[in-house]
Amino acid sequence: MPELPEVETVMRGMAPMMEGAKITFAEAYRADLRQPIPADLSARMTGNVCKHLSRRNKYILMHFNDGLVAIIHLGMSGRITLHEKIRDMPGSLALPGLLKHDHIVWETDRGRIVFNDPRRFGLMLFSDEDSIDQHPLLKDLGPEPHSNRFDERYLLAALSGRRSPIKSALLDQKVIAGLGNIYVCESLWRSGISPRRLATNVGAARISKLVPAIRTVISEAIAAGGSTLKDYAKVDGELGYFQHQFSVYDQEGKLCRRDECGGTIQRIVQSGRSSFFCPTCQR
DNA sequence: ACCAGCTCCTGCTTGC
DNA sequence: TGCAAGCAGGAGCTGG
Repeated sequence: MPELPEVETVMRGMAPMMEGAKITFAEAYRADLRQPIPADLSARMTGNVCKHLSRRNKYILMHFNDGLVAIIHLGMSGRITLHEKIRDMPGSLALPGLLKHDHIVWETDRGRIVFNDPRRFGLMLFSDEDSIDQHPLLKDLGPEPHSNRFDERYLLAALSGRRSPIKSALLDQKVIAGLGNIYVCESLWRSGISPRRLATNVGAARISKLVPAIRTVISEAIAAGGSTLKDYAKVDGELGYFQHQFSVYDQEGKLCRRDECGGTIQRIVQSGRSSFFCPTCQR
């Protein structure tokens, strides 16, 4: 599923239940996802108190009182759902059993959190608060779209010399963190840049449109609760609805929405991934 | 040092 | 209706 807006939505949805909650039960029901699930998951998490949650790139970070940090990535199909404990129900939680592809379960005094991932491209690892920035998965990431580090000067420098199409460059999490196929397509449409243009040839004038376009797309998608195509849902099962605001993604054959453009949205394949764009107004 | 392509996995959609 | 091929939001690895 998930690009930055979806992961941010999931993290925000988890926070009210998780922050300040004591883990009373933690169990993995398979040995690995993309990477092995820590064998000491239950030992290190049970009894631990979650201080707060944060997000870096497409990773959700669970910070615990004792300095433990759990890193969660949802891959393509990962989904986290919350199941609130029913009040006045003594003893164990009154909740249904596990569903297919429920891989990790946490329980707190407030309810149950379940990580479900059919395609198993997700991951869950442990790190430490002291060295979290140096974790191999995090240390080389580019800036967050809304951070001060991400501006026109930075992006121009990051793209200069890159001979790959701008589409591919923006998918590189070392250039900018958090974008995936959907929001790259949308950002390029908003800034009038062809996905086929070589990154190094985007130039300052187009960069000055691209940077705010990326910020706006991401903000609007977060405000809409992310985009639901197939797998993605918020932690309460509700769907995101940014997919109704797509200008180009999955809009092949439709009329370009830009005023007075008149072009037709095309789909091409770039490095094995679909790119959607308007050949008339994206140059 | 790039960069395009392949790969992991399941399941939904499409086309014959 | 049934079946197989194609495709999917990610990203690490390989080999050119």
